[in-house]
Amino acid sequence: MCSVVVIESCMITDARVLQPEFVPGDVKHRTNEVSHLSDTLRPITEGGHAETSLLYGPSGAGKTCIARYTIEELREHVVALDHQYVNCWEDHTRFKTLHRLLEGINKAFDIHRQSTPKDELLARLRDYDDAPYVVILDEVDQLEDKSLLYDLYRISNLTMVLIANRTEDVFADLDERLNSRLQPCTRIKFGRYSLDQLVTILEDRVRWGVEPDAIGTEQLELIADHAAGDARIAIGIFRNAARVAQQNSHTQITADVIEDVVSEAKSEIRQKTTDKLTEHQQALYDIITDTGEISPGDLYEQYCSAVDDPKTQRMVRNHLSKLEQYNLISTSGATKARTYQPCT
DNA sequence: GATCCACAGGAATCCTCGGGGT
DNA sequence: ACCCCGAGGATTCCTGTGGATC
Repeated sequence: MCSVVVIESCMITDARVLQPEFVPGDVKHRTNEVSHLSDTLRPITEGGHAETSLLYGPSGAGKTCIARYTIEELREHVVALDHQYVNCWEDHTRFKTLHRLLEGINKAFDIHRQSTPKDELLARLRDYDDAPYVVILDEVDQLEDKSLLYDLYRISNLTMVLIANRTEDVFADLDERLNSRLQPCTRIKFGRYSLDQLVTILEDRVRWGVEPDAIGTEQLELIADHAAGDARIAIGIFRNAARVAQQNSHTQITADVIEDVVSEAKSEIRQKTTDKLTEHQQALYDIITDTGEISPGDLYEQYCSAVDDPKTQRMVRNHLSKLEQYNLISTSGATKARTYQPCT
């Protein structure tokens, strides 16, 4: 019954393991970071209050994964512990973030955007004291109204785990009182993974996700090399390579297949970001990537002819600063000498 | 060095949308 | 059916900045 063809077409044994959001049962190379974060959160297990922690570092360095992993671990020690993950890019307004946080404790069922008074959401969160509540605020620098952090900070049984690429992005536009509260928080730095570290991370995914001999160390090193320290890219390349190999009924993931999917995998990850852009942000991004480098004046001119209903220059500047925050574009020079370039 | 000018970004205000109350 | 309200996007107005020009 199980012919050779069937076996070959089943190279991938568990596709979930190949997804970027998969949280492994055991983490590699981040034991210091994990224990630092667990130490910070430990008071919760003793009925106390844990201080805010901030995980920062480049994308694909394992921040989100470690935060989720550590909280899962913590849950094994605390019988009653609520937790919630919020991506502040997707839920960037005060309302949406609060709503998501209430969802995490099943208190959001009857909330409607208009009818619910302004502070009702926060009040509900404040009133909740059933169990310690740990919340991960990912991409916290994208939060529009940072004063929400102050409000959350003052809720005694709520513990924040903040995640951002750079600490400056978090603290830059905080007011004095928030700064003095959050500055002393526990900061845990995440560096890029080394090539060897990426290989062992991939080895785990190989073990759990594909047939044992589907890929060799040499090929994993090739993937790691292309990923340049970014685990998300490494896993993306691996996933695409496994998929292509399986589609072509190959028993192994070869170097050729890997080379073929590298750019596709990288643009897939970028695509995930650009998918979140509005029509106007997208138009601006396209112009900047097409030209390679462009002055503000030329950019606005091209933008106006590219879209049907161009927004004002002021609005375009808002969009551009968003694109910069998203690491899609970069700027150089000041005032008249300014130019916009795509990020590499 | 004075002046000009393109530009950035803060603040106030306007506009629109969607849902609830009467 | 109508009005009202709040949120968030968009616009307008404005000030500050730094390169360019003479």
